[in-house]
Amino acid sequence: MSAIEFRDHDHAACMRSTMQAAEAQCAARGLRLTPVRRRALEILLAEHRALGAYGLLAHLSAEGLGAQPPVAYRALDFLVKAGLAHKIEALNAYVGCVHPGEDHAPAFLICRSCRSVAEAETSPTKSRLGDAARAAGFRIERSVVEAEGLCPACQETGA
Amino acid sequence: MSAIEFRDHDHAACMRSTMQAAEAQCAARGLRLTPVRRRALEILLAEHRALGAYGLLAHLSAEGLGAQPPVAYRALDFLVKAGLAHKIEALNAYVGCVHPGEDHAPAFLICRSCRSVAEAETSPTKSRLGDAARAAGFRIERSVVEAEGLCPACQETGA
DNA sequence: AGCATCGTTGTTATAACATATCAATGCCCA
DNA sequence: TGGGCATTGATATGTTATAACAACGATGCT
Repeated sequence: MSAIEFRDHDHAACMRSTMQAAEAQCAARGLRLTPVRRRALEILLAEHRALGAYGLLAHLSAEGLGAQPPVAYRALDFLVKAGLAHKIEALNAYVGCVHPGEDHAPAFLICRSCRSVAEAETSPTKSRLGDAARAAGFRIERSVVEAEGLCPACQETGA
Repeated sequence: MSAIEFRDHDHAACMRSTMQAAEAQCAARGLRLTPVRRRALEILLAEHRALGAYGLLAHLSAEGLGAQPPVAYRALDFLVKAGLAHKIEALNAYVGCVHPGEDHAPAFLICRSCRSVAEAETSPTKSRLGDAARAAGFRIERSVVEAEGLCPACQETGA
């Protein structure tokens, strides 16, 4: 629960529309959003913050959807590859993507206290890192941009 | 071995000068660069690419400097906190810092093939992510900026 | 319908990364 | 010379992730 994109919003509506977008994506691209994968995405979106693979697994297994690590990791691999979820490298954890479909190079603001995550866009090629890469002849394939700190809510509560 | 900052350079001289800088840093700040810590830093610098904690441990234990994981993790903690090494979150691995002393917000170019790492500077507050953070009222404490791809050498060899 | 194919799921086992805890040592300084 | 504190040694365990293979199931072809 807690702050999504660090502001209040209609959680249920947000989840519904994101799930619809995810289904549309999968349909359009011939990907199979199977029950486990679908439920995994719902769990991530409902949580709306970084959740570890084993945390996800706990939810899934409580619902009889598989009890072993590979179940969770496979679902996460699928979702990440499909652009429906992202891995937060700094936490070894995962978040559902709130605007799937866009071809992203996402950047994240991660609250170290409540683990809520906000997603922004980057353009790796335009940054100073992009300049450095060009100068060095380095070809960027994937970028990880994550900022850790305190979200507004946790700043207030002095966490 | 292999590409440092993706170009040839005098490895031995580079290591020597970096070690001197590290010692100066520690002396100036009252930090103790003990044998294990010193050797750990030398190993990271000699490697000049991302090395896992257990990879470092293998080197250390081969030299009789401790055989258990905490040895490596403690040395790494010290080096990272002192700004003498950095953790590459995308690889769960570590690199020696080639220009210690500067108060950094480092960014990395990481070759997925040879794991060599080049270090650049960022200014988190100036990026688009910084804009997003300000807009959201988020307070950034630490940033992780990593780009994975292929270094010039590995592009040539078709890796 | 029969059946080949391929992606997905179930399951076991293990690899890789990381930390908690407590005892022992050694350094600094009053 | 002894108290305090950082460091090291050692055992155990926790957490994250993947390899490998068998079984299932949907799809498409004839």
